[in-house]
Amino acid sequence: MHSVVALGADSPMESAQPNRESRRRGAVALVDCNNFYVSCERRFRPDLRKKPVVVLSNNDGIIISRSNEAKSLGVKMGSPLFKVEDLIQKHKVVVISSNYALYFDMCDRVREVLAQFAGIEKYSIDECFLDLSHKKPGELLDYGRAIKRRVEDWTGISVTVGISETKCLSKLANKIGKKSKRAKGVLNLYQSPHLEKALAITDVGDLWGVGEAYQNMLHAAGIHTALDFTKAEEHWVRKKMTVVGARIQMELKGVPCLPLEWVAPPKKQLGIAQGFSLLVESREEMLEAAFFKGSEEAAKAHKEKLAIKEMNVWIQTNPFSDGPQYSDLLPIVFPVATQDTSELIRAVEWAVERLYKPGFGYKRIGVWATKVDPENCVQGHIWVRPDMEKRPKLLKIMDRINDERGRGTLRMASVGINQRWLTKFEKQSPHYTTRWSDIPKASIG
DNA sequence: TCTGGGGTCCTAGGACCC
DNA sequence: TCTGGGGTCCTAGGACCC
Repeated sequence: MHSVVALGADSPMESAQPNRESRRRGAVALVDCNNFYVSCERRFRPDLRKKPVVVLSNNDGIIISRSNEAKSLGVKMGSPLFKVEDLIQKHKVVVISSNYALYFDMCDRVREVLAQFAGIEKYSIDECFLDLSHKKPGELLDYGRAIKRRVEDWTGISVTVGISETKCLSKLANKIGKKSKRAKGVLNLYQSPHLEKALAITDVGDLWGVGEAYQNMLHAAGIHTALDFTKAEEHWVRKKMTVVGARIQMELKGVPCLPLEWVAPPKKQLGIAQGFSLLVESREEMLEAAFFKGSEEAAKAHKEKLAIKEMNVWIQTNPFSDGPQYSDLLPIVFPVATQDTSELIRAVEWAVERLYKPGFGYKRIGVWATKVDPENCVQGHIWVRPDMEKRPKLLKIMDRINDERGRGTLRMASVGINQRWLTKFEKQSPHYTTRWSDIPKASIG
C-alpha cells in the first residue's frame, strides 16, 4: 500500500495537478504594490511624501498600511490606533481613514498595465501573479525591470517584482527583493545560484502559507529556515501540515503545484460584518442596522451576479470588554435563491428580531451568505418561479450610486436616518478618481 | 472613549444509506 | 448472547491569506 501513496490522492503532485496548466515550466512573477493604501493616498497628496503615514481599517480601528517612515518608527501592522497614539503624536504621523473607492480604482489601473506584459492572476487588491513562460531565462530580469518602470510611470504606484519557478518561490523572491537595496525592487531567482542562500536566510514563518501555528510547530521540531523546511521529510510534512504544507514544500523545491488562474472562480461565500462605532443597546437601533446590512448584502449579490440560497445572521457584544457577553447566530434558508433587496432585508430583520436580547451592548452585526448560485441559474421551485428580470431598475441605480459615492448614500427609507452607530471614516481622503467633485484641481500661474 | 473585514482550503467525524 | 461494513454527503472547526 505504501508505494501507492506516492502517486495516490495523498500525493501533493496528484492533488495539485488537476490540469495541464500546473505542468508549466516557465517563470512566474509576483508583482506587489509597495505600501499600497499609503501609496494611493500619496499619489494625490504629494505633501505626504517622506512623511510617516498610516491608513486605518473600517471604524478607524487598526493600522492596515504604513509608509516606510512609519515602519521604521516601529508602528506595527495591525496595531489598534489607540495603542500607538503616543508614537503617532510624538513623530507627527499622518493618520488617514481607508478610502476603498480610491484603492479599488487604483488597483484596476495597475492591473491594466500588468496585463500588457503577460497573462495575470489577480491575487489580491495589491498583488498579481504574471505568467512569464514566454520569456527566455536571460530576459527575465530586464523584463521585470520594464514592468516595474511602466507601472510606476503610468500609475504612480511603486511595485516590487519577484521572479522564480513557482508561485511560492516568486513570493519569496518578492519578499527578499523588497528589503534588498541591491535588487532595486526586482529580484530574479529563476534558475538562480542564489536560491539556496535566499532559502537559508528566510525564517520558515515568513513563507507564504506558514502562519503562526505552523511556525511554532516547525520551530519546535527544529525547522527554522525555509531551507530546513525543504529538507524536512515529506511524509512528516504531509502528516503535520496536510496537503497544503506538502504543496508549499514541493513549490520551494521548484516543482509547480499551484496553477495560475486566469479567470477568477465564482465566489462561494459572500459576507459583510460590521463593527459599530459605539455600542448599540436598543431593539430599534439593532433593527435599523439589520435593515442596513440586508440592503448592503443585496448590493453585493447584485454586483457579484449571485443569488443567495442560505445565509447566516449573527450579532455580538464587544469581546474586548469585561461586560456581559452574548453572541448568537441564526441560519436562514430561502426556498428560492434570491438577490432581492426587500426580501433580504426582511430576512435579516426577522433574524435580528429573534437574536436580540435586551440588556447587552452590541458591537457587531454580521450577514454571511454561505450558499450562493450564479444569478442566471437559480433553481426554480414548485410554487415560486425565479424571476430575476423583474428586479426593478431602481435597485441597479441604487447600487451604482452607492458604489461611486460610498456605502449608504442612497438607501431604503426603512434603513433609517439616525445611524449613530454607522462605521466611522473620520479622516477619509476625497474620492479623487471616482467622484467628479473630488477630482484634484491644478492651478496655473 | 478607542481592538477590521473580508475570503479560501482542508480534514475529521457524524449522519445516513444500502 | 453478540452490536457489519463500505460509501457518500455534510458540517464544524482549524489554518491560512491580505
